Amino acid sequence: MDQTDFEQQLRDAALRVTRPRVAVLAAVHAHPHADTESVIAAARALLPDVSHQAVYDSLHTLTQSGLVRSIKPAGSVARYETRTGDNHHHVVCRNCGSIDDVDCAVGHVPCLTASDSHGFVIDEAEVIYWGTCPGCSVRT
Amino acid sequence: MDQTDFEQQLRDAALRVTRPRVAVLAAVHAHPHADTESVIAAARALLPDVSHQAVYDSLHTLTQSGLVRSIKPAGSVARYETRTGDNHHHVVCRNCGSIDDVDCAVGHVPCLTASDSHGFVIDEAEVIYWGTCPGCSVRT
DNA sequence: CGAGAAGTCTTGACTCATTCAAGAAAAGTG
DNA sequence: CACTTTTCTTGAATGAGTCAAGACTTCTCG
Repeated sequence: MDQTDFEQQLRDAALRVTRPRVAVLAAVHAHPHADTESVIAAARALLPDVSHQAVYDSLHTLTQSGLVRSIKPAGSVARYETRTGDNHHHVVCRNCGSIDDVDCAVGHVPCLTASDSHGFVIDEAEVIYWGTCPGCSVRT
Repeated sequence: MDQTDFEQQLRDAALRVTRPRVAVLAAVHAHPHADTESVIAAARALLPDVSHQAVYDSLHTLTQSGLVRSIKPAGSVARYETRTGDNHHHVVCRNCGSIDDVDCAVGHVPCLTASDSHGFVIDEAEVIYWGTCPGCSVRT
């Protein structure tokens, strides 16, 4: 995954290839589950003068195009990742807030079937597991 | 469910019985999935001079005691409900933000088993189904 | 290759849900 | 009923995220 790949991803998504977008995409790819502030910092490592606004815009655009996915566990700010489209979920530590990926428990695309959807047309199931991470468990 | 019941619930949870708490509990019970502002409004219908701060405090306390549960779908403010402890989940309309309850799809307490928890000790699985509500589907 | 249109970025101000803090008031205890 | 502790009121502060206007790129097409 180098810069050329990210540019290609943008083109494939019919998005304009701009420096901020490439930097944001690379930043999110390099720091999965990072919050916006971290993404801004990481993006600035590649492109020192990006404005936070450009990063917010890019994140929104990339999210809409499905190149990045955003998650917002309660009590946390928005976080982003580039692993999309594979129906994986997250474990969040109640203590330190760290996040890890988990593949879906019950086979594939499982939770997508609610027992009674009240007439809602469901297109995605988002699962967040709450618990305590290994590090925090030890220091209890 | 009248005022006495709410007071009893507070006592059972070893919480002090105060007017604001009773009002908040009643308000949340009467308006499931209401956001904080609505809860404040509903609580003031019962107790005109509650401060918003008291409502926030009460909601936190009640949440910690398990009498109410808070949910925060991405893009929405905090919402509260009194239906707790039965492992049910939510459908959220991407368009209008309305929320409905759904019982868990795969049997009972299903999603609690992540395939690989990375050493996390999981105590709760929170599922949010995203889709379009009946009303918004029609007006497409 | 160069100009034009459309889409993006920069800058800077602003919103608003939620939190913080200090003193006043009420709840439970004996 | 007085005491201790918890909770509430008031009012200000925080901060992630948004809005807006103008300057600047990117892509397209001649």
